[in-house]
Amino acid sequence: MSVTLTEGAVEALLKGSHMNNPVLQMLSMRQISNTTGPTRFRLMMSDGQHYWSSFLLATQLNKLAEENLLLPNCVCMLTKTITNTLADGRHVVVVMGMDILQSAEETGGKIGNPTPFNTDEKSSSPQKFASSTSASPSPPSAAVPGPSYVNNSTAHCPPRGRGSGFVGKSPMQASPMKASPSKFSPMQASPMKASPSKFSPMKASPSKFSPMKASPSKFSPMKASPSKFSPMKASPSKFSPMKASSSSSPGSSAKVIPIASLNPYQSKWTIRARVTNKSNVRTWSNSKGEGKLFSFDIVDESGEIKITAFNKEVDKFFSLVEQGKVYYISKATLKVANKQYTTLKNDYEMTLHAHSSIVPCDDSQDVPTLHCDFVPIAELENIDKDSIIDVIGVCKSVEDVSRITTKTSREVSKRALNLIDTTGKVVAVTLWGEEAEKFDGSGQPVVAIKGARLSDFGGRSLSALFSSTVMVNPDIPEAFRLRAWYDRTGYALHSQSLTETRSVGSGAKMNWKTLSDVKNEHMGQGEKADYFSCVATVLYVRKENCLYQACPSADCNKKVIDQQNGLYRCEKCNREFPNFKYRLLLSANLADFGDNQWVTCFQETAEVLLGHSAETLGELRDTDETAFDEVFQRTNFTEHIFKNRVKLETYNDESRVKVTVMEVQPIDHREYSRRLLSNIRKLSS
DNA sequence: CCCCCCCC
Repeated sequence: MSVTLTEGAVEALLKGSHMNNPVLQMLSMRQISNTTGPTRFRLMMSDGQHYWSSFLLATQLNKLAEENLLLPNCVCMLTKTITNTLADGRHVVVVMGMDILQSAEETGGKIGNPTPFNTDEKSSSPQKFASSTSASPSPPSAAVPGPSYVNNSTAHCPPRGRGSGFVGKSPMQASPMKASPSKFSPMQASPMKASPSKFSPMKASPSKFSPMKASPSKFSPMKASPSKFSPMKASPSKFSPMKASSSSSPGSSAKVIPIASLNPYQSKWTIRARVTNKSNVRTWSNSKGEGKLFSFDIVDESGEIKITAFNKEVDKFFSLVEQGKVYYISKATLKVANKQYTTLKNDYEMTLHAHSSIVPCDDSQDVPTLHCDFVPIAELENIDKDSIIDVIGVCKSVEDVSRITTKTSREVSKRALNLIDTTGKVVAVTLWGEEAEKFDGSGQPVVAIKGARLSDFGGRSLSALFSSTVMVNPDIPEAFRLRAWYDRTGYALHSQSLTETRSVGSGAKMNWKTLSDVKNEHMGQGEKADYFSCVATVLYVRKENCLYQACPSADCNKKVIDQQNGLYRCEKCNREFPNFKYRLLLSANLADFGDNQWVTCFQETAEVLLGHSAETLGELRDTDETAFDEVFQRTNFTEHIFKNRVKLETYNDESRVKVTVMEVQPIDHREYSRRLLSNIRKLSS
């Protein structure tokens, strides 16, 4: 087996040029002594031609060294790096991601005969990696200073306004300043390259949220309903030089960089981002001390990050930081995020300190509002419990708010909403606290939730967390699409909820019987009807006479008489109509392991069983008989939970038990297993 | 430096 080192990689990395996963050999490694913080490892890396010793292993990769995987002579692919220039001009390459391609043992020794890289050599090959520097007349980082610019943004940047079409992309690409992409491109800055799925603004194409068209002041301060969003119109390459240079941080010469490129190894930076979620001030008291804090999430075109302020910084920044607004932020401490607690897609989080700066930015139209990856509701069935997901749906119905007491004796308000999307599935989402109290479900709004937690209660349900952002009628394409879909067809859908309601899910009201039980126990032969539930297979659905022409008036389902003159007569309404509606009255033969039974399904249950509306079926029967037949063929041999009414009926001295299906539910195998398990536990305890 | 995320 052979590996090839990437010749020229040492030079390219030192210059900060973009390299696509260069392969280098690690020649030696030493531990840097430091009194505070984690151990640091410094590496000497070779590309076969040159070597250089100022490679610094990011602490999250320390385990590679500590577990003796990273040993002298091993060959590594550097998947994430960032080049920093120290005050004295020396370069340091921080290695933030690497794969060991070949162990030290396998490699056996030094590859090639590398010489120390001589920084003077760079002038001898200006073309080689110079695309990033040769054409750049002035350092793009020399951002236009001063807050005055920011405040005059509208006057200076009219093309960015609404109605200017898709101006974002091409002018930026055509910009002469583009010649120095390496200074700004999030790709170059590297985390994006290594994990595009996490950071790429392109990725979430159906859910790109985007430039705010409204002024931040229109943004609701309540996190439950920042109501102004607008479709993305600018290009994803927000951090082009043009953008960056025109977005200077007031009073700072540090360049505006994308959030995705932030890391603990750079200190001079400014980001420009929108607050998407701001917490209240909270106090804590534990063995380590006590204090107060608040945190907020921010987002820009490249990604998102959580920022926490403690104690004095709470006093300083709490009222300044507002939900939905955009700020320049600089001089905060980056640390590795504790994945246990964070739901944001960033390996790092930020802590404010005494010198941190947060300055409001008024020119914020192009800063996106949120990064969401909406999961279709039907998909939730296939996602693991406890996953944090983004969801959007029409709030089909809503519970009243109620107060509950937690296990720790705290009182809290809760309210459940039922969201439906175009998959036709419904899921219950619980809101808590103030969000539950203030939620207004009137008018069946579209509700989007970023960062809801999936629970397996009732099968599948969702819960809003402190870190969730709940948006009511967000101004985004997904919401418009859902609104249109719901108002046209969705509202009428006989939808199925992933969250089982008490009636089926808990088994509390269920009177489970086999079909032979029903007969043996003479069910339905008393004064009143009996009800039972069964799991059964449809042996046969009778397509003949399953549809009838019914009175078109809303509350009358009486069969009409075709007058053969284009009019239909309803005896009950004593009226003639020019039209009728189709209704279903379906006979089905159900079977379980021991018996079978003819049952009747009326409109609603028949529609669920056949999977089509009566209207569709009527039309199919009249236009496409094959397709009509197929609906019935497909229904045969399907298995469901049937909730039934059974009653003895007598006509002309002849009595027989009639079974009517009241409800058809899919068999939820997850719920079924859960019930089995809980029964087993009860038996064994 | 926190890390609460609840109930049926």
